[in-house]
Amino acid sequence: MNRYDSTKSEAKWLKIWQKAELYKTPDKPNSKLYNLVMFPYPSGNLHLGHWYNFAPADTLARFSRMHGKDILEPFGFDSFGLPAENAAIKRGLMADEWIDQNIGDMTQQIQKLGAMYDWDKVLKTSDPKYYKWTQWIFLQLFNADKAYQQKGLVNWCPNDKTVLANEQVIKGECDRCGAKVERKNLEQWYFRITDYADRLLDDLNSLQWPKRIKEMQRNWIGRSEGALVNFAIDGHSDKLDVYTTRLDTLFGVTFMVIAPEHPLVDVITTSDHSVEVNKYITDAGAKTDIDRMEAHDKSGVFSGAYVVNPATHEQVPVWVSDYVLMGYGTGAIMAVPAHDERDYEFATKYGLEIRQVIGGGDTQDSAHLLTGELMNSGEFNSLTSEQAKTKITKWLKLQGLAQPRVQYRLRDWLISRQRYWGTPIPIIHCKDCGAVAVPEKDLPVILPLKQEFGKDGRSPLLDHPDFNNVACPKCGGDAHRETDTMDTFVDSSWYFLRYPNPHYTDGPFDPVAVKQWLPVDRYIGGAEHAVLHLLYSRFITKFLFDQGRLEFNEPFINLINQGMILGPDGNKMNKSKGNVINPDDYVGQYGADAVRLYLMFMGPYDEGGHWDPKRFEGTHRFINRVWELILGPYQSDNEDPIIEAELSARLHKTIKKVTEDTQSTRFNTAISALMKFVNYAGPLKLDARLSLAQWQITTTTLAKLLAPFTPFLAEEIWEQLGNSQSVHLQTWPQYDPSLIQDDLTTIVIQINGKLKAEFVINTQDAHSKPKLEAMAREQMGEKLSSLEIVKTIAVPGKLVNFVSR
RNA sequence: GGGCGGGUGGUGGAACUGGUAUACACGACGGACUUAAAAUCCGUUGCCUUUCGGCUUGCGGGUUCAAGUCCCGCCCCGCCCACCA
Repeated sequence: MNRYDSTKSEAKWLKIWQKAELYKTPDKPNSKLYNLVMFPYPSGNLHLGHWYNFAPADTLARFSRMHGKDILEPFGFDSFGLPAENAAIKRGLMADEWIDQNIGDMTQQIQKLGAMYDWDKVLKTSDPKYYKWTQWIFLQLFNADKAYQQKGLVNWCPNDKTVLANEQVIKGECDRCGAKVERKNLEQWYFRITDYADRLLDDLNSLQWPKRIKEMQRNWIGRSEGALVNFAIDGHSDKLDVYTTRLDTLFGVTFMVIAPEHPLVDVITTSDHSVEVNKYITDAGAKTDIDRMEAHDKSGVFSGAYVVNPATHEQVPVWVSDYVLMGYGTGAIMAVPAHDERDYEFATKYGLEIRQVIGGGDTQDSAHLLTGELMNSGEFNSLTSEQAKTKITKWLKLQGLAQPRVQYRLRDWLISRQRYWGTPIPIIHCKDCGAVAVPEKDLPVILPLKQEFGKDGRSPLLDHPDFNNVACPKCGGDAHRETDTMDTFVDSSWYFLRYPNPHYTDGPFDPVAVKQWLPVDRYIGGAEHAVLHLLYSRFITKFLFDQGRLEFNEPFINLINQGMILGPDGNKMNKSKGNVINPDDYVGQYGADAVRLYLMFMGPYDEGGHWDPKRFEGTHRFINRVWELILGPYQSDNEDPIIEAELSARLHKTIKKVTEDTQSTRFNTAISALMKFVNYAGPLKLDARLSLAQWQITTTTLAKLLAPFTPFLAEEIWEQLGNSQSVHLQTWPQYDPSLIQDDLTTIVIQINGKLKAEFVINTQDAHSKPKLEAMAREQMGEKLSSLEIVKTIAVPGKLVNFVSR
């Protein structure tokens, strides 16, 4: 017998499967299951991380298929975005050529995995047939007043030369290139995702998602309940509004702080302070966000203005400081140094009063942050913080000085980008009519493919007269197109709706096919999209639901997060560290099945791990051992029903374990159960005591159990066993509970909880405590008589514990 | 600072509702086969101890007949968020 030749076998089955259309999506699913992975960016080469996402996802799809599910398992490319544009600038190529080349290369690579992807359903977001509908969705938002243009402070990446959404700024740095993000005052396009904040928050409860992802979204949405309070500014008609969640500390307000960008700064600053204040504002404006964060020391200047504390009627000074953020709340705060760390630090530095109004702690060395009983608060003294919050809000409300308010950290989604390679925003700017939607019949607004980049990567769209100069759709007058393109996260916020029928031309998605397949039953991908793609997709789905276009308002019912796959040195794979593993090297030598199996065997799927080439050998050996076991020489001349029964019991236990573990994505233990069984069956087979019938049941069952984990190997074995129909069309084996019952049970004997001995008993007797105790006493014999036994505990089916003094 | 995970042999990791800790795999060591090596196969492998035996799930307490698992207090690591009022 030859050894298993993965290269030959995998190439052979890829051809046969394709020809037989084995993985074609059923047209009319009875019991549907939409099994989806997050589509990749076509960067040019497939990464081991992609495999770690795709391979186990495909195993789950195969597993479900064998359970009778009709599967939709599509694949595609998120093909707009900066790398293509940068490659085009650098190499003088066309962006779309670069993309198509990469898609070709990656498709070849990904096909080797042998996943059940239906290649008739491939889509790419940079295809005009696709982005036509991204534009169409934009227009629906625009018409519903959920897309709008506004001038304001935005995050600007000086390296990528574009604005970024808040979600794309990580610790003050550009998510993509790591450059320090600057603040600019620009007119940009936004989607009103904040209108959906409550629903995005509440509906998380209904989703079967990992806890940590839900928590991340909750934190990102950042709902808080408090009140808006109006402070009268001394000598002005304007009020200074602040947002607070601690109205119970109102009597402790000893100063106010407003952000340098606050519009009232100019109004209230007194002439004797204007020089200082202006200088401070200029300095703050020059700082990047990250500079501001790194300046541990708080700084600020007094504006010269005072407001009146409505509780104490005292005048409190207004300071200007950049520790107050313009983007959250009202851009101004009431400072309570006794009970807020930041205010405490500021007050200490500038010698401002610290007045304690909550008991149960002191404010000698630091702020007292806990809630408690009020003090120094007039008629509200001795109320608890909770009671006081309600009462003080009510009291101020009666005077027209406060309203309860819910505040979110989530901001509207900034979707315009000053880049070329993206979906054009379908808007025409007319000097008379303003921003006008491109009529639906004129979609798509085609992105010109012939590009000449200007100096410094200036977008070709800006210098493209044919694209730029158009007639206003409303008045016919001279107008120009919007030259910004959309954030690529808009492209990916709805792609899963198009997969069921990506060739549909009458709308973004085929309503019939969507009804058949959506929502996504199982979505598998990395945690890096927790507040990006996953939040945006939920928002777009809810919007389309509200528009009556969808019958569900959550796109992904069940989310599975894989962990991160690291290099052999335990670090994140990185070209500069030289620890990048190219899956092709291993696939070529050992086969796709071996790589797939190792990735799943390595450890818990949600924890990831590092690629260890040595350990990888183990799964490769296992594949060879399976081949040898099933197809190696077999003979039987001494059949033994007892041995056969034992084999049968082991087999059914293995079915149970593999089934349950795979269902709950514990692939590593499922595979270890398979290994254990193969280790057990190997020597047994050579014993020659198994009938051919029994052995055939074993081998066919094992081939089926292996099918989702090693699809090529299982198919090859299946054929060698004489079957003509694919193993992947077989039904998953069922275990027989009666066969799993053992006749004998091992009972452990403990003395004071420590293992001393064990004995074997008939299973039906193992549940009788007296019998267990008697057997244990007999077994221990004299050893017990020397001890003073004060208590005996018998646990049915488990153990007997003698407690001695 | 906040949130969420973790801490088990030389290594990756098993252990169901408290009930035989270290499954499975890697590595290491010994052996078989071979002129030799690779591959393969067999055996040993938590630690201490010559034996008897004792000890062991980050540390310290507690509950229990029995704790990796439950409770209290600490230490350490990873990820995410972070001047959010």
